[in-house]
Amino acid sequence: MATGRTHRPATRSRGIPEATVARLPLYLRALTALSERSVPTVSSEELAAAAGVNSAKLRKDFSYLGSYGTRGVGYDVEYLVYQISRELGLTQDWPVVIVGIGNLGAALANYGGFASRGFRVAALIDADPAMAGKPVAGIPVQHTDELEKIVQDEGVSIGVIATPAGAAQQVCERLVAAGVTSILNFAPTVLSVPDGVDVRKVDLSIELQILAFHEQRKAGELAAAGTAASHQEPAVSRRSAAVDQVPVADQGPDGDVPAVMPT
Amino acid sequence: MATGRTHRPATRSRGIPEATVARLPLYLRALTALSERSVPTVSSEELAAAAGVNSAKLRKDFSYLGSYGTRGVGYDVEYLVYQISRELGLTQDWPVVIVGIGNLGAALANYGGFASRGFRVAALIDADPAMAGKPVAGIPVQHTDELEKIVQDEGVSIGVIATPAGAAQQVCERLVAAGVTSILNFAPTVLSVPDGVDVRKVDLSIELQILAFHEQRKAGELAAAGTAASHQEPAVSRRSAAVDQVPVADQGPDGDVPAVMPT
DNA sequence: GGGTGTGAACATCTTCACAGCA
DNA sequence: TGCTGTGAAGATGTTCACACCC
Repeated sequence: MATGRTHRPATRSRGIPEATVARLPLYLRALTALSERSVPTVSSEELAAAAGVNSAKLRKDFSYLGSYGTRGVGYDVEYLVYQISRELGLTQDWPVVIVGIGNLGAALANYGGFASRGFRVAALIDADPAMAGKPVAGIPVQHTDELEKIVQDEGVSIGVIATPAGAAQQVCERLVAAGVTSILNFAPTVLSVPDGVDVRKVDLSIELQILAFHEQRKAGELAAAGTAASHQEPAVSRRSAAVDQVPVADQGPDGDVPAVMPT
Repeated sequence: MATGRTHRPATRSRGIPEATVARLPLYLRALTALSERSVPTVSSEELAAAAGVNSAKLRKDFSYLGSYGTRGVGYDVEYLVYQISRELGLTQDWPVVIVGIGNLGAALANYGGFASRGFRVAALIDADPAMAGKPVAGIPVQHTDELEKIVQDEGVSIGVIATPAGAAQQVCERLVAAGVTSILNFAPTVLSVPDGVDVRKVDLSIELQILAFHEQRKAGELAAAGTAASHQEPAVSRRSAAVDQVPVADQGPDGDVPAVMPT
């Protein structure tokens, strides 16, 4: 089945493009800042600048949510904050568990951006018995043995994996079996999950590699244009170039994740 | 040809699509794993599975690099590793500095994925004098005062910002002024940079928010389709749904970033 | 005038399907 | 026969430009 896109949008509001969804948090952040400064309204131009996108894109994005602006005036900040929050599902409480409390897991546990957006760190889980009971960010670390119980008791549907690559798939399977349906994966591995489970991944080194690609390109612009791109002086003067990459952060094609056996 | 009107995007001379560039690190990771298992050749189908994409996409991606495969056989693993590495610019050494050695900065400093791909942590920098000299991941932390000197002496062109949001823009400006032309930003702020400087960003809470959106959608499928989406039982049975988000990780040009106050 | 909302043009990305080569 | 490489179709995303309303 993998029905794919044979879905029927009961109401047309269900057709928000992925690219738009991915930008909503950006708008929300900018709006929250405006809200804290008690700015009552904002134009698409201003908000777009604050969010780092262009205004046409922003207006188009908002048009998918409905008509929340006022022509000639702009958008009501508070109202928009509410609408976007609701659309993203942030008006409800999302208990999350973080598995793998190394440096990264600890950083995530301490990250303030979660709590302020409806995410509550329900538990920290680590395989190391020595960690058990040790508080991180004020929350005692629990042993992996408790994973299933925690997920079920707390009604956790979102799990964060910050384990080493080797442990990620197994942790993922246990999370899913216990009821988790969304996973944020920091381990450098492709996770295979059943249909209906969302995976997003963040790979720190991938981002750096993309930067390196463009960096190399900038340097290459000065000399070689063909194939010989082997040497480059790091201290090259900065050349102008359009800045506009975008992508990455995908996982899970839509139907067929085979038995991957990664690192 | 070019684009006779507005300014020309970065996708020029060499013409590898951004989406493809963003996947090259994925392929590289999968290939490296195969290489370590001494697998000599691999088909597009197998490699695609290991990288978590579909084979048509992979073949198309590789076609932009050149014809490195053999019909009826597949791709030579070692050769592909080399070609992709070269394309990404990973055959050279990239000294990077990490600014902001909190939990996250420490996690980055310890992250093994860097060194193995040509990235060398040239220095760790923090504004806290108490951190100065303290070793993290075997590297002594240096004070922000040294920033310019370090960047110049080491020929650093890639900087990683892991400071609180409030400090990010200033750090960014100092990095750029000192010669950095690529920045990986973990602070939840839009950085404004001059032309020619690349910024990629990773926002942990954004990824979670995107997951929350889809999570809410799954739950909503069961009952309400209209506006009332306030209550939901977290322990909903998993329903099948198309899993296929994608994007995010852009950072626009546009200057003018208001004084965003972090969380 | 000012600024939203949006159809239509354009650009990019993905998938299909098959020609062509080992 | 098996699998790559790729033109062409299709889907998604972005930008333009202007109607329309405050």
